Amino acid sequence: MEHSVGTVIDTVDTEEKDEEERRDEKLSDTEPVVYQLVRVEGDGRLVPATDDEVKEVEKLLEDEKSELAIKHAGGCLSSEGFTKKSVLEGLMQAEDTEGSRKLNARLEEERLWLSGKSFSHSPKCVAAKDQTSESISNGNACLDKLQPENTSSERGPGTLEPNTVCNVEVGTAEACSGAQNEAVASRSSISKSCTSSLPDFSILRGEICLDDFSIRELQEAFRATFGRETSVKDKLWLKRRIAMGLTNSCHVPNTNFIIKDNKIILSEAKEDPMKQHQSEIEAESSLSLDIRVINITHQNIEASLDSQIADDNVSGKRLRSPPLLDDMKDENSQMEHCTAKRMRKPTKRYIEELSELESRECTAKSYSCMKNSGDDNFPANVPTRTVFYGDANRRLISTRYVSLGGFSFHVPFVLRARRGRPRKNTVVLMKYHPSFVYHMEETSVLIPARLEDNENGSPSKEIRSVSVQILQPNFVGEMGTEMDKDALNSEDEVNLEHRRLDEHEDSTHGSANNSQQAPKSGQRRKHHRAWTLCEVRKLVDGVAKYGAGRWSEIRRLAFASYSYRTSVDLKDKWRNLLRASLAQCPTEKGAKNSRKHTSIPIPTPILSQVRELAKLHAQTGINTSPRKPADQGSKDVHGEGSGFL
DNA sequence: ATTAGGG
DNA sequence: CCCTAAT
Repeated sequence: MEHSVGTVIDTVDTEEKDEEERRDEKLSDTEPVVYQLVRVEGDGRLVPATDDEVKEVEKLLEDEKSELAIKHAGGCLSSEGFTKKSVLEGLMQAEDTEGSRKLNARLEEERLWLSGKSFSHSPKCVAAKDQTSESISNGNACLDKLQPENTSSERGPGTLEPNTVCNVEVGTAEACSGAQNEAVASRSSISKSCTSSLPDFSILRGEICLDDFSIRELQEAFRATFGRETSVKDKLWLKRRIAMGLTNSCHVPNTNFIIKDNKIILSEAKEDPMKQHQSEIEAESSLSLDIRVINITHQNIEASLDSQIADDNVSGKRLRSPPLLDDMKDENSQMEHCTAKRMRKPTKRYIEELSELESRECTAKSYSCMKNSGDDNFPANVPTRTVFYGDANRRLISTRYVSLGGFSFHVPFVLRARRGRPRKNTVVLMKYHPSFVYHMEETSVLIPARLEDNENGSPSKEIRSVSVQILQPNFVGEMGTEMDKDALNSEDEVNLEHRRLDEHEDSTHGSANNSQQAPKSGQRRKHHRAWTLCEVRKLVDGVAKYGAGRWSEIRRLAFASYSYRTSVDLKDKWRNLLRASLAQCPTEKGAKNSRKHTSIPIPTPILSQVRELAKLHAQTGINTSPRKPADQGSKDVHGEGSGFL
C-alpha cells in the first residue's frame, strides 16, 4: 500500500521499456488476437510482462498446445522475391518516411476506435473483415483462436498467485468467425483497418523470407513493422512477430516460412531437424498463442486494472488497453471498483459541504479525503489492500476519511457533520469531570457528528459506548438522580439512551469544534433537533421547579444529560410551548390529543401544565423572581395538569 | 455569562 | 434555531 507508489514507479522504470514494447506491439501491430501477458505482482498489480517473459510463457504454452496439428505444413515457396537488403530498405523507407507518421495516425485511429462503441456498423469494420478474410481462410486460425476462450472458461475462478507469470487475456480472438463480442469485433476491425492503412506492410508485400535475416536485421524489420524497437534477440520470436505484423495474423509458425502477400507460407526446413521440430512446436503454440485467462478475483482485477491504467497514464504511450481490459475496467470501475473510487472521490461534494459548514468556524481546516492512497494520481498505488480496505469500510460504515487540522479520521459518510457549537454542557461536564471533558474533546474530533435524526443511528458502537462512558460519570455525578427518575418515569428508557447518544455526539462534536476551530465564530446552525416528549416534560418540570427564566439553572440541573440543549434552547422551547398551550387552550380543553400537524404532538396535559405554569409565573413573576426550587411541590401538583392555584 | 426577544 | 441587545 504505502510503498505501492514507489514500487510501481520503480517497476515501471525498470521494465518500462520492455513493457512498452510488449504492449505497443500488442496494440500497434495488427495482430488480431491481442493478449496481454502480464505478471502479477505481489500486491496484485498486473505488470506487463517483458518480451522475455512473453517468450517464456510461450514456451510453456507449447506443451499444452503441442497436440495441435500444424496446419501450415505446406511447402515453402521460394524466397526469391525479396532480398534482405531490399526488404530492409523497404522497411526503413517506410519507417523513415511516412512510417512514423502513419504509425501515429494509426494509433490515433485506434484510439478513436476504442473510444467508439460501434464497430460492426462501421464501414471500416467491414472493410477490415474483407481484408482479413483471406488470411482467415488461409489458416484455420479461427478455430485456434476460439480455443483460448474455452480454455479460459475451463479454468474457472481461481486466485492469481503473486509473482507468477501468466497470460491475461487482454483482447479476444480475432473476429474470424464473427466476433464473439463486440469488443472482439471492434478490436479486430481496428486492427484490420489499421493494417490496411499501413504502408509498412504494403511495402513488404511480396515474398519475404525472414530466415535469412540476422537478429539485428530482424530487429530492424521489427522496428519497421511495429514502429518501435525491441530488445528481443530471439530470432524466432522476432520472425514470428514480424510475420504476425505483416500478415496481420497470429497464426505464425516458428518454422521457416516466407511471407507472401501478407500470407505466411511455410518453407521447407532448412535447419537441422531438431531445431525445426522445435520451431514447429513453437509455431503450434504460437498459433493461438496465448491466451490464458487469468482468473482473478474481482479485487485483483480491480487492483490490477487500476495499476494498469496508472501505467497507461504514466507512460502515456499506451493509448489503450485491449478491449477486454477496457471493458473490464469500465465495468469494474462502474461497479465494485467504483467503490474504491467512490471512496476516494466521493468526498468532494461532501467536503464542500463540510467546509461550508465548518468554514465559518474554522477557516483553516483542510479537508482532504485520504481515501485510499491517491488512486487518482497514482493508480499504481491502488493496491488491492487499499482498495479493499476502503471498500470494506465503505460498505460497513460508509465512512470516509477526513482530515481536520492535521487529524484524519473516519467520518460516517452518510452522516452529516453536525456543527453543534460547544455547548455549555460541555462546560458543565468539564466542571465535574475535567478529564472527561478533555477526553471528549479529542474524541469528538474523531467523531464529527451524526445526524440528529439518527437516533440510534449507527455510526459506530464504539463511539456510542465511549460517549456513554463519558457521559455516565457526569450524569451520575450531577443530576443522576433526577435524570434517572425522569427517564424511568417516562417512556423513555429509549429516549434516555438517545439523549445520551445525542449528548455524546454533541459533546464530542462541540468539543471537536472547540479544539480545532475558532471556538465562537458562527457555527453552522445546530442541526435541528426535535424536542422529545421527554425533554419537554423535563423542561416543564424544570420550569415548575426553578421557575421560568432560570434557564441556565434548568438546563444545568434538568438537562445535564442533554448536552445539546442550551439555556437558550430551553427558553425558546418554553416560549413555543407557551404559545402552543395558549393557542390550544381556548379551542380545546377537552380535546386531548390534539396533535397538530406539527411534528411533535405535545400531549395536552403537558400543554395545560405549561399554561398553568405560565399563569403562575405571570402572577409571581411580577412580584419577584419566579419561584425557587422551593416550589417543587407545585410541580407534582401540576404534573397532572390539574388546576393549580 | 445569562436572559429576553425578534427573526 | 440563530442573533443580538440588555443585563
